[in-house]
Amino acid sequence: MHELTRMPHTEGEKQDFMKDSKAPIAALERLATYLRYLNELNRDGLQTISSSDIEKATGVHAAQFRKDLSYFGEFGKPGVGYNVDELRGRIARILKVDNEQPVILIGAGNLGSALIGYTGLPQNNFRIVGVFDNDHHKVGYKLWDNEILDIDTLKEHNTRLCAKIAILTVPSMSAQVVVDKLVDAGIKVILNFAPASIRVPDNVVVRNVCFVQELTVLSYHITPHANGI
Amino acid sequence: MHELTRMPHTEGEKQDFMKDSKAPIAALERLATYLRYLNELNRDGLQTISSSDIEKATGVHAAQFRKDLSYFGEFGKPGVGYNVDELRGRIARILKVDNEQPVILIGAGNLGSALIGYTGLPQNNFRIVGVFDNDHHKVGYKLWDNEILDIDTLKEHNTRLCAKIAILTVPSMSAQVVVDKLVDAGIKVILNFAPASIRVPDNVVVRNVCFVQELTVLSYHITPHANGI
DNA sequence: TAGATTGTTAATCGATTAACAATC
DNA sequence: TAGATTGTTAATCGATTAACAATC
Repeated sequence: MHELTRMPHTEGEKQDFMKDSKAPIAALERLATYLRYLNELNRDGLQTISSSDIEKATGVHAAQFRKDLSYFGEFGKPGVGYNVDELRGRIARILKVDNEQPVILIGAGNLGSALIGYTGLPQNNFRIVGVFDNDHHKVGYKLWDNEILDIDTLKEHNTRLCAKIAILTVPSMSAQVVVDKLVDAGIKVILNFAPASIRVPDNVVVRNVCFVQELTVLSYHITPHANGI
Repeated sequence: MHELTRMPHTEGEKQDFMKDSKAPIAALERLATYLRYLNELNRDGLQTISSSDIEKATGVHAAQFRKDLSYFGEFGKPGVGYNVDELRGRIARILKVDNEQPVILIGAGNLGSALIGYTGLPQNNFRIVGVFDNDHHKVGYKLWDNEILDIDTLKEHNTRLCAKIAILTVPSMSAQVVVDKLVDAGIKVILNFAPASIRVPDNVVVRNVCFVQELTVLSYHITPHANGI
């Protein structure tokens, strides 16, 4: 039962070309942060970068950066630093975003529609290759460029689409039913926007995004009588 | 410079009615989880609940649950458990979601529009009281029930609205400019959907939601040759 | 060579889990 | 009273930071 963002839901998969000794989830999140920064940086044509440059740019401690990389091998030259292009490429490869990843989206509501139209996804090698819904009133219509397909044709379609990643933007009530269908169709990881705990087999990974929870944690941080507008 | 979801960006505020001894952010996230469960539970008219019941329902270790509560006082009766209503009320009060919280949203694009229409917000005491944009083509139009207002009238409007919470759904490029205006208008906490690092004063708290980062971490977890569709 | 910066080991810090006396 | 369950202290675990030998 892999669950909740911060829970230790790592798998034990091995990669021949890397050490991959149980990097913590927090390290992976930071790798994604480094990658985003390196992608921005690329335009400037900078050649090398040091761990303390990374610290300045991202706020992550230089030692932390080097430690995070160390889970996956050696990346830099002592006394010199890291080659920007190489580093970017290798981090992308570790995170498997070096090639385009097919993604399916389930739930063609407001949020689903917004995500389909979000340009940040294709810009980062995530391509939405299929949109599904269980509402027969929606099936057949187009959302942006995607025809909305019947959720019950998911397994069939995915033999062709080969998506391993699913984005789930259905109401909480239907979440578990849909998840079971996703798993059955060969989906390996799920980004869940429904504020519901969903159960999946051990070889499937879930990350939950919950707007209300984010706002609630923020709400806590409002100072008691901060009325000085 | 309070930043990034997992960084220690807690303030040192004190509450007269509670201990408030530096609860970790992770504990606050779990409190929000408990609250969600307790809200669901309420309908069943259950009177008391034990920490091990919580463990069964949420997956959070019973000792962890008790520890999380202990940051804020005593909540249960030894040998008996916790009164559901009381527990719900007190957690809601700690997280300041016991009363309706006014929220403003900046950026009336696809995502902003989806969030405005999301029923989960009002259901959890977050009320969107103002929608702003810097695109003059959008200003004046209505989004759901909200007239889109000019971002430059934000400070003026917020003397009336008194929102402390802002949701930021503008493009990355404009994020920092808008954030400065938010801070100037008295906003204390920001839920940032732009994939950009934003700088705020020490008394303002930011949480970042980044879809691409979530997908990237998931992408990592795809097993190398998991082709068994 | 001298200066810089890596990768890694050790030290520190913080968070989670276990254990148990207190108490309903 | 006996059984159950709390709140808290102590033990464990894991992650972050510091330090430094290796090396470019």
